[in-house]
Amino acid sequence: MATDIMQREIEIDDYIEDMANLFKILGDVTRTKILAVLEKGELNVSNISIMVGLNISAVSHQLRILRQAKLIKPRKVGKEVMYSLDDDHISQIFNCALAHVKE
Amino acid sequence: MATDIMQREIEIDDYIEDMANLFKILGDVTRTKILAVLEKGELNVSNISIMVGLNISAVSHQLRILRQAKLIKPRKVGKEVMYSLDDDHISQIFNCALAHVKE
DNA sequence: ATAACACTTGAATAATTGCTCAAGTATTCA
DNA sequence: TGAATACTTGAGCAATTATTCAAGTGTTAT
Repeated sequence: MATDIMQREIEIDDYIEDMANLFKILGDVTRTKILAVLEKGELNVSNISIMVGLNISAVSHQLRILRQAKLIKPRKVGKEVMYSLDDDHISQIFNCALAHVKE
Repeated sequence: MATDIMQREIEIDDYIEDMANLFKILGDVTRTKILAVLEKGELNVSNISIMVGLNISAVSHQLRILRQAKLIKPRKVGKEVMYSLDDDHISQIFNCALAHVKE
């Protein structure tokens, strides 16, 4: 229906800045790698570091950004910090993006 | 186990960089605004400029980036250049992102 | 031909950002 | 308590990037 389309346009206008901010966070290879890896399961920082091929400090900095964006959530287990996805939309967004880049 | 972790890395590595690049392009307010207005229909550069509130030069620079990413396509009509979306996935990605930022 | 219009392009600049290094906190274990 | 492990944080640096300005191209009208 036409009203649905109009409603959606208004919503996009309202949230355009938030959307751009989300994309900006996703628009870094390190962060995208981290999310892709966490999509498959919870991981501690050391293992994330191994997976993305960067030292723990660099990874920790990026984890903070992802945490603040509410895309991942930490869980303390002893000395370790286990990270996992905090948002179900990430998988969907990844699928859409994948469909585009794969063509 | 460590071997499982390594196996995952190989899987995601194929498209992760392209995906991050796409997100990087979407991760700018000016470019996101341009795409949002083009989603509603074809527009020339002057009107895009008015819609996003930036001078024509700045907009033209961003249009080039979107063009190179194959997200928009130009159509010459006399002196004007009409731009429109060149990718159906954009709307889908916008919807996914919208769902996230609305919460 | 010349002027006006609609862009595009290149250079310069200011701001942002991702990484490294060094130092810090927190938890476990000897 | 002290050492070791796991991670966080802040400062600094190099690289990237968005915008502006000035000059350029191409098209239309006079």
